[in-house]
Amino acid sequence: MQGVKIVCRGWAFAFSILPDGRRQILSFLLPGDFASTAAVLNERVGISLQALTEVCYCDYDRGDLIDCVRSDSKVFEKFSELCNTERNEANEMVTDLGRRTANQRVARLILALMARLQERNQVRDGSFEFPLRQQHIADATGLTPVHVSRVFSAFRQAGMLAVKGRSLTVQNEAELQRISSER
Amino acid sequence: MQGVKIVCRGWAFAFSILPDGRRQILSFLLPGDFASTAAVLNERVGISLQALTEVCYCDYDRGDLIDCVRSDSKVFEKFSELCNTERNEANEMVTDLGRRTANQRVARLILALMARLQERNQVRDGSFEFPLRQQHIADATGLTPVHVSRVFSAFRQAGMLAVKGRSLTVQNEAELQRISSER
DNA sequence: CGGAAACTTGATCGAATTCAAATAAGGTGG
DNA sequence: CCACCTTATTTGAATTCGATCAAGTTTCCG
Repeated sequence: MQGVKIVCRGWAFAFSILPDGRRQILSFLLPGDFASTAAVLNERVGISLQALTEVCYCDYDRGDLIDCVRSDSKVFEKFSELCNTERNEANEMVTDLGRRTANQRVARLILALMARLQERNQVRDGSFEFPLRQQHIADATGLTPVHVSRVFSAFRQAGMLAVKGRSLTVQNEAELQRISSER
Repeated sequence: MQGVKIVCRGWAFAFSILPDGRRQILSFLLPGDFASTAAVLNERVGISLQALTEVCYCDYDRGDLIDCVRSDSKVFEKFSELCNTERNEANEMVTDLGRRTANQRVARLILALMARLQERNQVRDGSFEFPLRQQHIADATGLTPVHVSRVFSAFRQAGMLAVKGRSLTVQNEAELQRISSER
């Protein structure tokens, strides 16, 4: 029987795949994330997972986790919080894809990832590990890789961010924020 | 303290609102639906609810529900299933908005609603109550009302569906299915 | 050094938006 | 039941954002 996985180190992502082979990335998994909270509650999930970097994960027995969640109210509370966060992220994603421009989607993705890494103390002077290829960004934002390249070029040229190897530096967070939330 | 609501009769929808006032509909609530399972787990949810028709709902105490979910393993199982369904729907929505055309999004929305109503035995010969304005469809599919009108016109003209008053009839489900899943 | 994958850039195309106006549908008070 | 008013829907024309197509470049590695 399949257990529930929690990422300890490295990046991964969850995605769904379309009949024609294109894919939609549903979420990125950073160290400490459940490989979907849904996996705890239900054995079968209709999505696929893929590693972005070398990943180290822990594998727990689903039954044990459920017992743990049900018996300890502190754990239940924490787990609920986690579900809620995931849910909010999904809602944010729907709103981004439904109602925001390419620039906004890319800006928001970068800021969201930075915020999550910040919580994990993995950002130094606006710089953080960034193992995504532009294809991944395209699949997460519902754009084409070509257009992602153009957006990145524009952001770079405007001095908002810089990419070097597998690391990204946000040079002008305020401006990215502004773009994210302009109407 | 705010309780958890379950729709007994009528339609409602959950949505988020953008700084400029546009909105993104996140889900439709049909009779029997929780007003978001998330509301059970966490008191605060960052989304708004609005009724589409006259709605009748039951209001439960959150603490009671949590106790019930935690103490009874059958209930826990059912609740987990519900969370999972919601989650899958959100994922489907992300995929639709990120990767599918206007025609596909509209076709899929109609089919998804029909399927949910079918489970509730509220479809007769392809016809069912349909209280949505085109604005709602637009807000759910990330389109403009104008474009929704065009898509509907095309579907109607192709004999796939018919709208009369607050009721919709799917006349050619197979064709809608085909459009939904064409590459 | 060579080859493959990733990224960039330009030109063109197309789906959906925007703007604007006309028509239809619904609901209300007389 | 009808005239009137408001809210929805339809339709057309012009525009725009992002996609697609097609070469280049760069980067990364063995």
